[in-house]
Amino acid sequence: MPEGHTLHRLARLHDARFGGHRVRVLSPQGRFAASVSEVDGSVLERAEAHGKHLFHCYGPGIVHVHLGLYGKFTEIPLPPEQPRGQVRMRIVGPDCATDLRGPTACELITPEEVAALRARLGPDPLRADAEPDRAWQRIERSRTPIAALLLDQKVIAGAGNVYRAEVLFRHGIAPYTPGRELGARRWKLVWHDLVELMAGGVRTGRIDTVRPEHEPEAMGRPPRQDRHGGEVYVYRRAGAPCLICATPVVTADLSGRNLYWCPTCQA
DNA sequence: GCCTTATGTTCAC
DNA sequence: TGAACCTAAGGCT
Repeated sequence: MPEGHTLHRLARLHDARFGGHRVRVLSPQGRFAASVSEVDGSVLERAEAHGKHLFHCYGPGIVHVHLGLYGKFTEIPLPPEQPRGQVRMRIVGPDCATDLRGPTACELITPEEVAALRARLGPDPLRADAEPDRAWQRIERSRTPIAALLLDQKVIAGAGNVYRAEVLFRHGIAPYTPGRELGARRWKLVWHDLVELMAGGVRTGRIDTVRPEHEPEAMGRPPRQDRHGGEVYVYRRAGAPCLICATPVVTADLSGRNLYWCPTCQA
């Protein structure tokens, strides 16, 4: 389940597995079937990600994938068997294959459409070409809570609910702080922290945000692994004691998404 | 087995 | 603001 690091990891994986190779691109069923098969049999030139969007670039066009909440790529053994269940896209390369299920988007688009889509996205902490000042320009004149701004993909692309909760905790920022009250200095620190945290996510495939000195072992507690695979301070830990001050972590609904924070450390 | 929930986005009202 | 999208895992009975 995908925040930006997942998509960058997939881009890297697909580049390694299929890049430079002629591949079969099949759409066994579903609403995405038609357009994607137009690249069937062409060379996957490269794969790249911007925020939570993944792009497979072929000569005839670009396959744009957004995993949404449920989407998932799974590796399948060769030779591929008949797909079981709803497979939205299958890519078969010379020595490996993958099935895509449950995406929000899987469509063939033009380079111009890619450019238009990317123009609507904020800077991505995982991209070398990111300009964090573009995010700051929006944040510094917004009354919207910083917690909401961090999930707004027009402001910053790729951070999701886990990274939002965790980066705010790591910087002791109260989630309802209006963007305009954050301060440029603090923003810079948050941005650089996201760059490092998310790069770690690309390396490991998990979201780990707990500093070594706060790890359970260092604090004399039994080791712990959270449901999403990594280890975190507050995400989905409502009611549990804060790893630093033991205050129960609280949760609230912020525009339809669950927000978690420590009311003491993030006062 | 059934129910709830989820690391997300878009559209209708 | 709420529903729809549509999948898998976890918790419960």
